[in-house]
Amino acid sequence: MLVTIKDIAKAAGVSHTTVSRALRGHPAISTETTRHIQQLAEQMGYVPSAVAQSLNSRQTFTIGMVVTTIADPFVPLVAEGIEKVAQEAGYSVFLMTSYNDPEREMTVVETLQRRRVDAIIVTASRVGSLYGEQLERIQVPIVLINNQENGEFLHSIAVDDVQGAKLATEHLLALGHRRIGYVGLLTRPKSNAHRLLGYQAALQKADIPQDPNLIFLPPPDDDFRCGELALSLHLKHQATAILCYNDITAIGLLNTCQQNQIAVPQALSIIGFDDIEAAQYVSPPLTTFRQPRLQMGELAMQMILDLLNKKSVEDQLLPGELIIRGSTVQIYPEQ
Amino acid sequence: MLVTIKDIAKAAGVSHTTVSRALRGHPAISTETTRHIQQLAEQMGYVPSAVAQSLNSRQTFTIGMVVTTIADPFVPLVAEGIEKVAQEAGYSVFLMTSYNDPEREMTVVETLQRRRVDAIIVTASRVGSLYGEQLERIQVPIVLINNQENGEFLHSIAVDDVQGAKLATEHLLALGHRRIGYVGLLTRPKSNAHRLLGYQAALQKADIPQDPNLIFLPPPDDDFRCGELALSLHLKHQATAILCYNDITAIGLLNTCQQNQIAVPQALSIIGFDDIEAAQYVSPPLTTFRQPRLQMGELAMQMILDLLNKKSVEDQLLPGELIIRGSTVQIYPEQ
DNA sequence: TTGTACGCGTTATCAA
DNA sequence: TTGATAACGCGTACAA
Repeated sequence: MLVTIKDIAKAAGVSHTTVSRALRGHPAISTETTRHIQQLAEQMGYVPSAVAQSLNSRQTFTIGMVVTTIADPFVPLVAEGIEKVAQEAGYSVFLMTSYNDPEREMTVVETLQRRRVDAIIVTASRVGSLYGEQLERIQVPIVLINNQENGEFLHSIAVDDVQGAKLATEHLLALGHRRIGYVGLLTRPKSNAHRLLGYQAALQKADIPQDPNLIFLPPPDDDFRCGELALSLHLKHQATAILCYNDITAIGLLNTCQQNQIAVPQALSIIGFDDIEAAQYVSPPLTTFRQPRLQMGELAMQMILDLLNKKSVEDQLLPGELIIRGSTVQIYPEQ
Repeated sequence: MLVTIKDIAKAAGVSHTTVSRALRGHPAISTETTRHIQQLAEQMGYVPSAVAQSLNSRQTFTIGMVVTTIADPFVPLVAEGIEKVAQEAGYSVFLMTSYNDPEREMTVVETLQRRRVDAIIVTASRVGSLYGEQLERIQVPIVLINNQENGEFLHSIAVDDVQGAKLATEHLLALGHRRIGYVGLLTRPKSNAHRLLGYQAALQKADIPQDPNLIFLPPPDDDFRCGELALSLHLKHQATAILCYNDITAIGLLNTCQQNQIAVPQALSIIGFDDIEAAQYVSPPLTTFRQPRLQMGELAMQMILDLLNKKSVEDQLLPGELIIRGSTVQIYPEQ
């Protein structure tokens, strides 16, 4: 059996109360007995039970980190940021996977509540209205990453999608492109709308008339396939550059280009979004809008800590950074 | 305040014992009161406290998943497998990051113990002797992924490194290569030794004399840089094919080749290990030895469940699969 | 069929 | 300076 404070009390010939105090350096206990008891605890291999402490204090010092899947290339670095800050603050992180499956989502919410987590961070999920409501019912602070939503307990850390798409589009414009395509993703309606907005804003500012043919919203499929389908923007509608919803889509497009002997970036410039690891490894390396994923995780957890300490917090819209690599280039004059 | 069984008891005019029983469908409680109480619990939004249950039963239904960093491309899919099986079995997963830092490792072990996790899975860590000892002290089942080690509580799921390297080398031999290099990684002494063994076994079987110059163990650095350095095997020692410790190393080598105008695979065949996501996206796509990462996670968690149910388990050495893509090719006759 | 009493390991209150 | 007692929320032996 595991050693408890009672065991130590027996061994020391004092009450378990004294042990509890001594171990936490309570000033009322004499230096001598404190030292003695701490030494004894060490010897006996005592480790306090967080379970008992939690029951007593109604705080578990745990948080729930909900992701659609940890295998999504966007997620791991965010998770690392969360876990790091949590660990330093004495919190532990439950990893919960929802798979964007309503049934699983309900299970997750229920589990979070049973576990009595002190707070929740939701990453890269579409938080539907029902799901969000269920989450709020738990009555603990919730931070949404890249998913603004309103509610008493809901807060958010998000990257500025509009700015990102605008920056990317302006980069293409500066390179002389005029027929710029956009490939969206219907599975992410909110971010998609924002990025589309940024794209359109940049075009408008440059007085480029918008061509609906250059906006492509592939039927829901995996992100990579969506990129493959987007080639039609180039083949059928003469796009000389394409802004993709995310890097996976961009890489999907890139691969299709290679299979079809379309030179990137000479014949077609491609730009992604996110800056996942793979973006730097493909060839040509992908120009993309970087989301500060590690920082987003850190900030989210920091926000949780502030909320738990009753500090006031404000939703954050973070800037990202355009990373220019080899997949975009000055348009060729003859085109 | 949260609803407890006592609240329900008061509302129903029965004892909390009856409530406890009714909620779990205890046969001794009349169908009528059971129904009534369950309905009441539902209405009042009752969710049992896992904390209290854990204290009572000395089981938390949690496991600790220890990784060096979740951002390692090898880890996420393993984690997904673990979490999935855990979730289905009613277990929750603590994500704990050790960063291969001895100090953090101690913190992690201490936290695991305080949290009273029922079991532990350690992924992609070098489990040093001290660390392993500390882990065993917790006295709960431990499954090591890709890291065999001996001990009363230690079990393992691992991929057959020897077979993997052998398969990869044989593939190169079958393509006509005779000067085949190996790039190892000193930060992973055990796997490295095994893969080197497989490589050597294949050469020996083919009666190729071994050239120590073709075995390169770069000074500890990040995996990608190690790959960059490995180019010397080709430039200085005329390797026509190189087997890399892992995909990151292989991709590092691939990139350096591109920068140095060395055509892959025409001038140099490259083969990786792991089959991380990026492997399929680089160009040429990487030939590599696939580790069944999702399955490894699932099996690890399944093994934990078996151990917790006192079933006997056996360490598993899993086969992997050679994935032939574009980075390896028949050697050119003129070479 | 239901209720009483106790214990899980810890902390807090009050008294000595 | 220390100890007895209760409480956190739940499950279980035993009694009714």
